Amino acid sequence: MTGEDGVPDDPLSLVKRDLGRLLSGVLADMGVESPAPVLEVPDEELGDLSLACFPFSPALRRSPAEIASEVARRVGGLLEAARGEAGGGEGMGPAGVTEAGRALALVGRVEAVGPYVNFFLDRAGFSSVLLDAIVSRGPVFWTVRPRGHIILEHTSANPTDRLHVGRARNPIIGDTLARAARLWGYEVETQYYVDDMGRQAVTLAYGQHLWESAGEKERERFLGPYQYASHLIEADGEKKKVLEGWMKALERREDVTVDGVPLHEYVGEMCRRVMDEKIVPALERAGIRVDRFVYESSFVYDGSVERVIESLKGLPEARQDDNGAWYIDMAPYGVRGRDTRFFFTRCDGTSLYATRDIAYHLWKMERSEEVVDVLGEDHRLEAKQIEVCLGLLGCERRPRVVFYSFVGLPEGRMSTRKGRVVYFDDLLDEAEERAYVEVDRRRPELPEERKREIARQVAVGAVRYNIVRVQPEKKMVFRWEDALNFEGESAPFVQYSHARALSILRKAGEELRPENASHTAVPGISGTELHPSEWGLVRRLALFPGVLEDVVSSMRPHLLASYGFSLASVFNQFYRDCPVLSAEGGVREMRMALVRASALVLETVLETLGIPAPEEM
RNA sequence: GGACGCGUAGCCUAGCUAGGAUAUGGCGCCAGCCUUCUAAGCUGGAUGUCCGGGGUUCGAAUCCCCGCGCGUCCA
Repeated sequence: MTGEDGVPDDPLSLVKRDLGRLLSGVLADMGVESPAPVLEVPDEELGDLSLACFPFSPALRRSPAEIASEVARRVGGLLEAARGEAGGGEGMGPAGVTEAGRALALVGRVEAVGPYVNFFLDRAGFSSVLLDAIVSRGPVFWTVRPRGHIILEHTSANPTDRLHVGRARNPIIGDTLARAARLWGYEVETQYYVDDMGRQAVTLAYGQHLWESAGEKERERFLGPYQYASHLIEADGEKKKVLEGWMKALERREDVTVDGVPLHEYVGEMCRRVMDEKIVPALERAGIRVDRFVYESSFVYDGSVERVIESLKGLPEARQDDNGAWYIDMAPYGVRGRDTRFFFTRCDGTSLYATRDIAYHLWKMERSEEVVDVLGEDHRLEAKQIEVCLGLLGCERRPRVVFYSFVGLPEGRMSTRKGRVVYFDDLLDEAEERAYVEVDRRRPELPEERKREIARQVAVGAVRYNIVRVQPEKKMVFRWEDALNFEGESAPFVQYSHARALSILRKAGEELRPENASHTAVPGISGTELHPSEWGLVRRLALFPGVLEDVVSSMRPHLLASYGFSLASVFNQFYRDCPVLSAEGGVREMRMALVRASALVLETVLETLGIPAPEEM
């Protein structure tokens, strides 16, 4: 059940909610109506939740330290009362905490330290409630509520050739966000916008046309039709004119045929072929499935681009250049530069890329409650232009845009033309080979097929993790040694912890699949039995819902990567300090629950990052 | 020229939207830990003008202003 204020009902959120209300009351009694108290999660040795009292100092005209001690004193008394009502917090299941105020029984101790009020959870009581929630409800140990429909566009790379590592950042960010949003309750449709009308698409098609009649020697010199055409156009003015002719014909929808096929069909077919043969397979290898491919030309052929142009022309802001091209001056909307005009038609009246993108965005807006775009930083201006135009056209909503910076190579920007490029599928190949060497070294006894499978899982994980772990807007320099790092802050580190957890469950004779597991109640835990490493792990597990919410609401996928790493890290410490199988009685049961809960959450985090979670490695 | 983004130890990076307790981790480096659930692991150590300078504040990596560097864009 989700709280009436929309707060998820996982144990930590409930404690925060109830403690927050209690604090508001206490502060009101002391004479503070605002600001509202903000509870933070501090460093572990300081406490489990804390309140900084600086903000209340001006209203009360007392020092923060004085306020902190008074708050601590008052709250301490109230908590004692709450504990009494809850019967000492023993034997309370998740349902018990859901009732308003009951979660307060899980707060064990309050302490003022200088200007801070630090709260310590009742470790045994909280652990028991949390583990019971995870083991009985699964890794999604809060009530998911439907949050609406999102169309999330990602990748949308020009269909000219294989994806290179620079562009690969896009699908990895986009797919992770899509998975996270789904877990948080959104219905998500991912879309890839295929530019089959632009210069690159026409160049590709023209290249294919020439390729058919090219000699053996010619073909050997070039990577493919696109590179072949690019080269010829640069060298041969006549060919360049032909290409320009094709582009005009395509935009004006003229009745032209190539090799007996209408031009737009020919170009579309070439794009589709590149998508099917080069781009989709690479995405699939990395665990990325796109729900829908939307072809740019469809908005031209269904007339919606024309309608956008007519609407824009009708705006009081629309102007016409001497040559006949239409534009809107973006200067009033904060655009600065050499030329602040946004042209939405050429001089011959045909549309431009951004014009068609406006039609696409209107289409997306009609079909969803939220639109998210993952775009390269080169699209910043265009995104701004689209946003302004959507507003002028009376559309109230705006796309949520996640920009990412390019991935460079140590020797400079990636450039297909200069041959300075690393392809995404080559990276996956290389990662797989390296991973195989590692698997073979550690687990020589495994069957060949199994070793290959684990190597594939490790490789995909390592590549995805390495890219998603960095904040999208930061530029990255691609280095093989980082991309293929299997130690420290990396996917294999997290996968390894997960495999260790499963290994314990396996040896204990438990079913690995959570749906088959016996849901034995988590035994009551007495305070003295909790090892600091056990508590560290419980505390980290409890943070998961908050992290997921943060990832989705702020569209920052890297937070999930660092959470996964931190969870794996505390699990490894627990693994070192607390033997599970050799423990006895209630301690063993509690540790088994902790292992199971960790395995479930680690698996879920990995899955949300699109990283496979092998059962052994 | 202008706008936007980024700048945190030798390298990479968290924290910045909502300013607070000794700035988070990783790689690399140094010293240790496998008769006990997988050492892709764990423990300890060394390493910082948080790009520079002003300002606001009791308090600034975080907010504001001015610079510098890198990146991206301006039919």
